[in-house]
Amino acid sequence: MQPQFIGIGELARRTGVAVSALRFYEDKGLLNPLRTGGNQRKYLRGDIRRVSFILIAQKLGLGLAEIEAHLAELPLGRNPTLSDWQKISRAMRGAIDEKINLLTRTRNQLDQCIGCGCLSLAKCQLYNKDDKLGLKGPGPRAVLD
Amino acid sequence: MQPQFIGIGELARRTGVAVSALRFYEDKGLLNPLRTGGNQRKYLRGDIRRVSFILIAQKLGLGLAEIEAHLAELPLGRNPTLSDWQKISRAMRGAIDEKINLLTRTRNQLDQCIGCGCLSLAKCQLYNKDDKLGLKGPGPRAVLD
DNA sequence: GTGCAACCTCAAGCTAAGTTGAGGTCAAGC
DNA sequence: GCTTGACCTCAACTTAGCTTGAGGTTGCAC
Repeated sequence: MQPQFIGIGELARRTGVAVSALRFYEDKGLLNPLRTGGNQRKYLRGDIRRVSFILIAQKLGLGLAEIEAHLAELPLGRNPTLSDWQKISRAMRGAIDEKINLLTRTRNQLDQCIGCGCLSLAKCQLYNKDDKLGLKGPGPRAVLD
Repeated sequence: MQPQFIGIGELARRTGVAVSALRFYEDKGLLNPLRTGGNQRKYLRGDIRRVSFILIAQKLGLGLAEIEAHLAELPLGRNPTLSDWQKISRAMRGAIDEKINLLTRTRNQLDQCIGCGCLSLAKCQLYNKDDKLGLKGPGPRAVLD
């Protein structure tokens, strides 16, 4: 049972991610395909799952750098097992929970603001430190840091 | 009781937003200060609230263009009243609710994935169309469109 | 009347996450 | 052995949301 490699085109088709994006991910250290004698990328079938993880994590608002940090925890020598993936997925569940909590808190505060109509920097809870929404995700610099 | 104008520096101090950012918002049509004879910007005190709104809406993941659309609903002639602001805030509450719902759905799906360890494009619900997380907010192009 | 901070404009730069294009190579079928 | 499509690299462009810098003006205090 050989490794079963796939080319970049097939990985793109299987994941729905553009070829250019796959190369970009490699640049960023998220993927590490082997090369053939003719310098063409050869991916392991497990890389499909890796790309899947990238997509999910992005949907949760993680930047590629953070995602890379998560992926770096996968074993280097052997293929990641089911339980490796589960560990990492559970970490993400924590991230979602946190995000939901922050949004819920913000909603409550907004409700208060709607009540008093304030939207005032002096009084409004929405501006107080403790609620820095972790919504930044990918994208430009911080706003309320 | 005159209008009580403030300069860009004071608006920056009062809102915590950089002077350069305030000028940038003006470029984008989010602010419309008057000018003195010497061409310096003069803001109405109500603009503090306007900037506050921008900050909150950004935290909720809205892009400047969307925010501008909301702000455009404020009355042009008169100063916005408390109820103007309430109307607009309530719209935002809807946006938060939606975001929380999407995250909650995603969490449930992730739970299933953790259960089966799949993370597989073929089987995983996380890839199905209906869950496109509206998390994009400000930032680069879409991922799973 | 001069000095200084705060203001002005306009152009260029930055980051994230990619895409697009030019110009060239590889591999497989006929 | 040649054509075709998939692949390669590298540089430049894109959008959002700003910041930084150069070079010049305003306005207030002394």
